[in-house]
Amino acid sequence: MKTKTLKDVAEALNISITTVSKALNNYPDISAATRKKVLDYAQSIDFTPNTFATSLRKQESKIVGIIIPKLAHYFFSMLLQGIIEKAEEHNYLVIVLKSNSYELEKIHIRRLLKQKVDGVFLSLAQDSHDVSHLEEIWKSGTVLIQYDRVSKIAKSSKIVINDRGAASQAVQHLIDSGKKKIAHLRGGLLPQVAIDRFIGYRKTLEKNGIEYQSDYVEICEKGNENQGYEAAKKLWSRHPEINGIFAHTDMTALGAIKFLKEQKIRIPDQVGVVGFSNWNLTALTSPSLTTINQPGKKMGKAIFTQFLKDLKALKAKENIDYSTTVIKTSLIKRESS
Amino acid sequence: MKTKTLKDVAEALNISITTVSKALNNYPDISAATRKKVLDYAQSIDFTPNTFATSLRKQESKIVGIIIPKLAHYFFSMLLQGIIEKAEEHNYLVIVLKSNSYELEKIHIRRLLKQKVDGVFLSLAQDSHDVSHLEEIWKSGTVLIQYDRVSKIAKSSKIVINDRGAASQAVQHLIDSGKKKIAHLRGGLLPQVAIDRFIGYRKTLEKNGIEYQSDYVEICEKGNENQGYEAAKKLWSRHPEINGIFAHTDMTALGAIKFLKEQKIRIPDQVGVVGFSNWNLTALTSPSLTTINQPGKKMGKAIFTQFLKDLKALKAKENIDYSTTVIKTSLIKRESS
DNA sequence: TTTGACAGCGAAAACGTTTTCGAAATGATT
DNA sequence: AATCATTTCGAAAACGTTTTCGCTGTCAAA
Repeated sequence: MKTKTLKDVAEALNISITTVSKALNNYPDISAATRKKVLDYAQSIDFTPNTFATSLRKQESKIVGIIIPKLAHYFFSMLLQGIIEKAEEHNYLVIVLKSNSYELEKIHIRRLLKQKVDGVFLSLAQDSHDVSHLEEIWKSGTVLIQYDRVSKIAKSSKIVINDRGAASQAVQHLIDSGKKKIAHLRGGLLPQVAIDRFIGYRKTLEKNGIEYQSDYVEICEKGNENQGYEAAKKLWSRHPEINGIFAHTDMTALGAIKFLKEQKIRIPDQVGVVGFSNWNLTALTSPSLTTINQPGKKMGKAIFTQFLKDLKALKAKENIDYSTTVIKTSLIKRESS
Repeated sequence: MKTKTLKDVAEALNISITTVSKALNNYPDISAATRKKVLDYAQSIDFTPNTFATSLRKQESKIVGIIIPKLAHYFFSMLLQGIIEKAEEHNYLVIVLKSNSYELEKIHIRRLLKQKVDGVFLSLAQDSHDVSHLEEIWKSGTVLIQYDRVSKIAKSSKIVINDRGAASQAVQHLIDSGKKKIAHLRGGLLPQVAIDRFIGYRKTLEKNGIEYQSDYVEICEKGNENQGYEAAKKLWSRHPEINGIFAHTDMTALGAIKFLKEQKIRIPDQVGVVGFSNWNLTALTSPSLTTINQPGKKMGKAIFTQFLKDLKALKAKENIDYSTTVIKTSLIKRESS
């Protein structure tokens, strides 16, 4: 089946290719009569302009690319869904790439720029130490939106949650329920989110007159269940007096809970546990998990909306005033605290 | 920043555009010396051919599109990840669209064909009753791969799991552990997977000399937790003698378990429960869930591999012999049975 | 010396659009 | 009748590749 072209339409109607193109693109110098004729015929033979040709000529693709750290992760899945839904509304397509390393991140960005996507949405990898690779993006006239793990120094709009405030809320909740010896399972040393959650933890302790002890903190860089389990094990060997845990992900929290259950430690009486993210099944674990709800879908939509705004400014050659949008989180109290 | 073109390279080296292009594409009629010169220079100015121009000329995009029913779903996330990883290896990009309705499915396919993707990967929507929209795909010379929820009549390669066998294994396991009165929470009436799982359930009962009772079956079309809860409630009001449940998804299984726990029914002593899919957190629920492991990532990789194969055949104008690949599942025994 | 083979290169067409610019036709104004 | 403005259209260039085909020049064989 040969694909239809402008030429086909033009020949059938005995007019020029130019006129057909103009009619389809609502140029003002085409009479209403011819316009209708063209539109009708184009419709009838199901003509749509070849995207490659259009893109080549217009130098834009109507495609955006997202680089996502994890796919099988409730928060990121929902975020992706938000972006895709919003993109659909505006007739954009979404290319998805996965990366959790600095090196891969660079390669992916190259690939996306080569594909001439109109926008790149990026959450930095754990080990992304510099941001020179981000410069290439706006140098090439592409819109960059950072989300979740952002770099404060890189020039772009950002969509984040208030990690510090959320952590603070989680810890305050533990304190309010009578726990004073609170451990923290934190993320790596580089990511801003891990830093912020840690600061929220520490400040909240101090605000409540509780002395911060570095010995109460374990690093769980990967944020998975196993690391949570091991971290809890280590903590208990040193400090069996701990009666609260604030974990930086739900998975580490569940790992810690697994250890506690094995040790016949009662949750939440002896130890209260709070996670972070609100995975869809955390309501069904036993005990069900108290956690911070991170509204992924909302965040995804915000990312795309911000992209449209920045793209418009870029096209109008205006100065983009990079904004930072903070998405509200909330504490969900369940059985583990 | 102006983008580099073949012309730039040609002028700098005082050779023709043709020669540059040929050198970059390993044509045999270019001397080793010139080839090296071109490659070196192209590398030095970081030249990569414009994708739009290449696509326009070659009529292929090096992009594939996947239409996926759900994103925040462990199995589908892993499947997507498998596809993306494999695609990356072969320098393809992946456009992701979400659809769980017939209408949306049609629109998405149109959109992908317009974008001239080289392949479309599709799992049919719940309510997709006819497959005429699939014909458009291969009419346009695009490779179609069906996965998970496939149509037996539509022409394309298919990647599926052995739903019938897996269901049979699950039910046999319940029977072997002494349960004879086994209910089934099934999916909708249309999807082939739901039909197959149901058949597996029924045949296994009969094979074991247990009479099939239509009254033991409840439809949970959406496959979510809530439907599982409600279905269990209905079943128990009619048949408190039931001592086994085979659910067509993990979520419905967990919903049913929630109801059973509320009724103080002991699991698995009084009632054994088996789910389907192996969500990543089902090992951490209480009781942890016995389920069928559906290897999503493996399936994703198989999808892409099959795509490459069919694409090659299509390009060579060979007859494609559509194949059906069955991915092996396995039963994971945990506390709920 | 002629012929042929072959290696190495380039001109030009093609892919299908969009957009600039000018031409033609019509009607209105002096 | 001459000029001007306006409406409607089309020719042609441009976007950046890939690929066909033919053109040179060289060298070996006859």
